[in-house]
Amino acid sequence: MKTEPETFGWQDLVTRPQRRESWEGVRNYQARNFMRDDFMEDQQVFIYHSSTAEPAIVGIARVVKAAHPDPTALIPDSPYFDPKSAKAGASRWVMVDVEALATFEPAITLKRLREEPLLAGMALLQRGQRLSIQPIQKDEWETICHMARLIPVL
DNA sequence: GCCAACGTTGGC
DNA sequence: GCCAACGTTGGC
Repeated sequence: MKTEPETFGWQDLVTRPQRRESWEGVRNYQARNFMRDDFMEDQQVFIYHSSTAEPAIVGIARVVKAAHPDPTALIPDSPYFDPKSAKAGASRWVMVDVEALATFEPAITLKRLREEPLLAGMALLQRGQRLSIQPIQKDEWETICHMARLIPVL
C-alpha cells in the first residue's frame, strides 16, 4: 500500500491509538478492487512511502478489518469527496483498516529494490505502474522481508 | 519542475 | 462507444 508520508506516513500509523487507521482515500477502481476482493482480515501488507526524497518500503501492517465503505467520499469538505458517490447517496469507494506490526530498519529503498534481481518482476518496479494498492508475490514478499531487520512495533 | 504513463471525462 | 483533451501520479 502506497502512501505519501507528507500526508500520512508510517510514523502517523505507528502513533495512532492501537496503531490502527482506516486506509481512506483510494480513488482508483483497480486499487479499490484489490482491497475489496483480495484483502482478507489478518493479511499482511507492506507500507510504501512515495513522492518523497527516498521512496521506500517502510514497514509491515496487518489488515484488521476487511473492505468497508469509505465515508470520506460523501463529505464535501474532504479532499476525498466524490460527487458521484454523494449524488448516489452511497460511497462507491472502500477502505480497509490496518494496524502497524513492524518497522523495517533500515527502510528498504526503491533503489535497493531495483538492485535486487529477484524482484525484477515486482509490480511496483514495472514501468508506468502507479496503482496505490498493488499485489505482491509470495516469493517477492519473502525476499523483501530478508532485506532488512524487522523491528516489532509496540 | 519535468514529463512519461496512465486514467477519466465529455462532446459527438 | 470513440477518442481528444485533460488531470494525476510519482520518480527523477
